[in-house]
Amino acid sequence: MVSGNTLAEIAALIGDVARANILSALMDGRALTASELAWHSGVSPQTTSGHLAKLSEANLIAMTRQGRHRYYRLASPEVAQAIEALMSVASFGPKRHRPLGPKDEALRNARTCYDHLAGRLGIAVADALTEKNYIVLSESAGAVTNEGQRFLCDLGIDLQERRGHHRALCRTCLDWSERRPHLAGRLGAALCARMFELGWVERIKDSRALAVTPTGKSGLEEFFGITEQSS
Amino acid sequence: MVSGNTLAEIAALIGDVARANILSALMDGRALTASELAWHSGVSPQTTSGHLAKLSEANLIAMTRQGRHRYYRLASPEVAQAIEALMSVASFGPKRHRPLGPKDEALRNARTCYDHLAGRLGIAVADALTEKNYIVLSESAGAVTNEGQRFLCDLGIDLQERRGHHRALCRTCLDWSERRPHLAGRLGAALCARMFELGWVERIKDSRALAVTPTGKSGLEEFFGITEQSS
DNA sequence: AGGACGTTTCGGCCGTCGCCGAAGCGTTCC
DNA sequence: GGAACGCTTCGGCGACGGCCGAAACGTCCT
Repeated sequence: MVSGNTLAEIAALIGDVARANILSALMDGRALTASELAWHSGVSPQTTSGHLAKLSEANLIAMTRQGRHRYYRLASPEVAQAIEALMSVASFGPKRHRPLGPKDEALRNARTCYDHLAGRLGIAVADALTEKNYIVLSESAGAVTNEGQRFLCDLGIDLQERRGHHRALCRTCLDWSERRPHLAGRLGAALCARMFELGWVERIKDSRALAVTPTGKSGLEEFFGITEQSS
Repeated sequence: MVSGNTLAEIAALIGDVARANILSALMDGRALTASELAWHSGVSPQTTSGHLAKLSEANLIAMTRQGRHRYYRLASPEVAQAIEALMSVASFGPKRHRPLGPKDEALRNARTCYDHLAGRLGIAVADALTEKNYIVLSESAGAVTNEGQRFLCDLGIDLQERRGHHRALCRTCLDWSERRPHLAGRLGAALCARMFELGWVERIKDSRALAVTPTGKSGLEEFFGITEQSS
């Protein structure tokens, strides 16, 4: 046992169906209790507990106690990024697509990816900001323009760096369903958080999928010029 | 059962020590024969063959026959990115560092990451280009300036898009040893390739590590203002 | 043709790990 | 205090999958 965490060890942790389900469930950035995760994982609470212990041990997830509950969340944006990258690879392949039900359709339409927007909505937002010259996505990268700063400020978005945590302002993240980059980084997180605050989007029960509210619809049209991105 | 299935499958493939060794060996972007990979993987040729079949089946690697040899390579930059992201997560952790030998030190100094430069050299190049305003890395993203275009042209670097393959011009990639972004994308690949052409860097035997040649030393100083980045 | 070499296929062994039932520990509520 | 609840630990079962030896297939060389 020379090295602490090796590539194979980390990948093996993600490479179990139950644990992959757990991590997928945590990909929306929220913290969930052990029981909720047991539900998502598809195995018994005892087994889930074992999985959670292993994931914690390897620092893929972090835990905070709260009364008799234990809340688990992804340990860092890096973990989310690795999982997203794997999902991206996973959805390649010449495999036949499984028939996609309404749930899948909702996911493709709009969802959270760790702490930012993804799916068609995420893409539309990135496109709109680019279109209006608020951000410049030089290929898969991004910077916020001065007009962009103002616009975001008008929207009530604060891009101040959080304590210590050096986190990129504007990253892009390859969308596994759309195969195009959407906005991540502090900007992506702030946009997503603000849309929740404004009541533009709501979580769909038991899912990473999002629903755009009527308020959201008009807001997206007014501020972003996004009319309709649903299927 | 949403996307968890395939996520777990892919991760499980990477999550075996022998296969992880194979993929790591291929991370330098070259194509290797089955026997060479057997050597890297640490298991017998028969077993390696089985692993290679599984990796091919899942489209993580691709194969081309050449005489009685079969050359395997990573199937796509996306695969490389996913592995790099996993490595990044893997090297986190509060675990004690293993004592790093001279080989490890060489890797940290300069190496290839799929098809571009990484390690201290990769970081130094990214820093130098930023310093001289040839590229703008707005946080973790990047664009090439007009002066940059000229500079790269002078160096003999052609950034024309390859056939069909939409690939980002200037991506960044988190360096697992330095914890800072280095240049990836077409730009990173072109820079790396050109340095090989010019004889600035050479591969160290049986390793992803690179050695900077005397020519390279003066070239790096003249064109990039990089004096010494070795330990 | 024969032999060396690179690679794959087959068969069987064995360890690892995921799984659940039962039980234990800590917290909350009545 | 006692009961319900949330979560974890323990023990034992079962199976999936990685491993190698032996052998087959294809290619190249002389």
